[in-house]
Formats: sequence, structure tokens, C-alpha cells
Amino acid sequence: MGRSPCCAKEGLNRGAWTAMEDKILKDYIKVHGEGKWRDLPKRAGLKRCGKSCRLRWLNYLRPDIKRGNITRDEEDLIIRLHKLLGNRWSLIAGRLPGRTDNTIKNYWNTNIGKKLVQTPNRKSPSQSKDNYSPATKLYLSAESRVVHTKASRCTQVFINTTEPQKSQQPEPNPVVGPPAVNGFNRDDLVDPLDKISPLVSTDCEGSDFLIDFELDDKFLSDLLNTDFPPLCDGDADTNKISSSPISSQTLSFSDEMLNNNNLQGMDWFQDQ
DNA sequence: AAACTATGCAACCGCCTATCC
DNA sequence: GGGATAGGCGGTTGCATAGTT
Repeated sequence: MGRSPCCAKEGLNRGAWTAMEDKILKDYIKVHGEGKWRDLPKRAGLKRCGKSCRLRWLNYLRPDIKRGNITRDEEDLIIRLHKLLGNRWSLIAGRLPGRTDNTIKNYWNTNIGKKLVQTPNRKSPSQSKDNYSPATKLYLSAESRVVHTKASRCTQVFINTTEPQKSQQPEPNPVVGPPAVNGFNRDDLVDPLDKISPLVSTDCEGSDFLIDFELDDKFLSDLLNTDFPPLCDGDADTNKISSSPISSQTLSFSDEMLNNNNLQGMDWFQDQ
């Protein structure tokens, strides 16, 4: 036996929501709060599936939803997060206040995703490569290196503000300057993140992006057996984007790792 | 001005996971 | 422990609108 549908299909409205339905749903949630989606339509007097109500609320009616175009900063952040997470839209959306997973998914599919398969002779001037942000250019210029984590929970995201510890630990194999990827200096990817700072509530400058996932009972950082530097000199809490102090370790994806595919030992995480 | 095409986005579908009993 | 259920998620569809011929 399969599971029963969330609602009987007969007699339910489908398709676009009317202003009246929106008002009913808004008013009901204002009074009773979210949740109990299956019962909600009956209680609120809506001829809609509970799932449909939930979706309408989360993607459209919620008061904190940000409307309008995705900014370049947001695009940069989406690209960087997508590079790490793949199509984990809800996780990505969690880093963009006011944006829903649906919005980001749509944006990706209709904008960024298309750029990846774009032929050079497209007519639209808006799709000229000159209009791409540095992060987009870098993404387009480099092979996608999405890490498929199977993460069940994203516990922490940090912007690492520590300067490279040049003086303390001399490099055994010093790298001369940042590597360029297909003509783009990796600094191109650094700048947007600095610009994103207000978006992610950090005053820090720096390029490293840190994230930790819980993978079943383990953390990705545990699986990789990786040592990480201290997040910041001073109070790391000021640099937290989301605070859920669970793990003792935090996985660091530095720009260098991202740009050079230097994710040692992560083969089994990556696409076949 | 009409027909056609491309684009953007809201909404739906089906699967998965967490939770409850 | 296992089945049932609710909620969440990602993929896909379909429609309205904008742009092009």
C-alpha cells in the first residue's frame, strides 16, 4: 500500500491563487500560526491541498519574503554556495535572508544554469559575458566541482577572516601568487565575498569560506580528518552566519581548494 | 498588428525523512 | 521495530508576459 495522498483531490482548487484565498490563508496563519498543514485548509475554509497552502505561504505570502531582482552580491553568494552544495536549494536559501528555495532554484535554472550551457552566439545583450559578476565568470570558466555531501544538516557557515599565517609557518612549497583560472585571477572571486559582507552580517575581510555539515552521525570535517585553523583572531561569534554550536571542528573550503580542486580525500564525495 | 518564440516564475508532483503511535 | 503520517525538498510543468520576426 502506498501512502495516502495528503488530501482528496476532488473539489479542490488548483492553479493560481486568488487574492481572496491569499487573504484567507494569511489571516488564518496570523491567528493560528504555521503548521498542521493538512488540517489547515479545512479549518481556514480553503478548497486547497494542505501542501499547496504550505507552499503558497512559504514561497509567496510570508511577510519576510524579499521581492525584486537578485542582486549581484546575492548571485555571487548563490554561485559560491552552489559550488559547495549543489542543488541544495533550501540550504542555499538559508544563507540568503528573504529568498526562498524556489526563488533561488528558479533563478539558477533561468539565469546561471543557462549560462553554463550557453552557446557563444546568443543574441541577448543582457547575457553578454561582460555582465557576469567575477564569481560567475570564474564559475563559467572552471569546471564545476560540486561536492555532493549527502549532508543532513548544515550546522555552521563562517567567513574566515584570518590572514594567511605567513610568518608563523613558512611554506615548504611556496606558491607564487594566486593561480589564475582561464584568465581570471582568483582575486576576482574574493572581492565579491567582501562585498557580500553586509549580507552575511560580518565585518570581516577575507576570502575563506567555511562550512560544516553533519553527515549522518559524523561531520564532514571528521570524515576528512582535516585540521582547521582558528576561525578568527578574537571573537569568532561575531563572524558566524548561523550559530548552532554543535561541532568541534569546522570544514574549510578555501578559495584555493575550490579553485584548484584541492579537496584531498574527497573523491568519494564527488560526482562519478 | 499578428504570430511566434523565449523567458520568468508560481505551482504541482513525487520522493524522502522525521516523528508519532 | 515497524507502519502511518506530516512536513520538507528538488525536479518539473504550465501559464502569463515580454520580446522578436
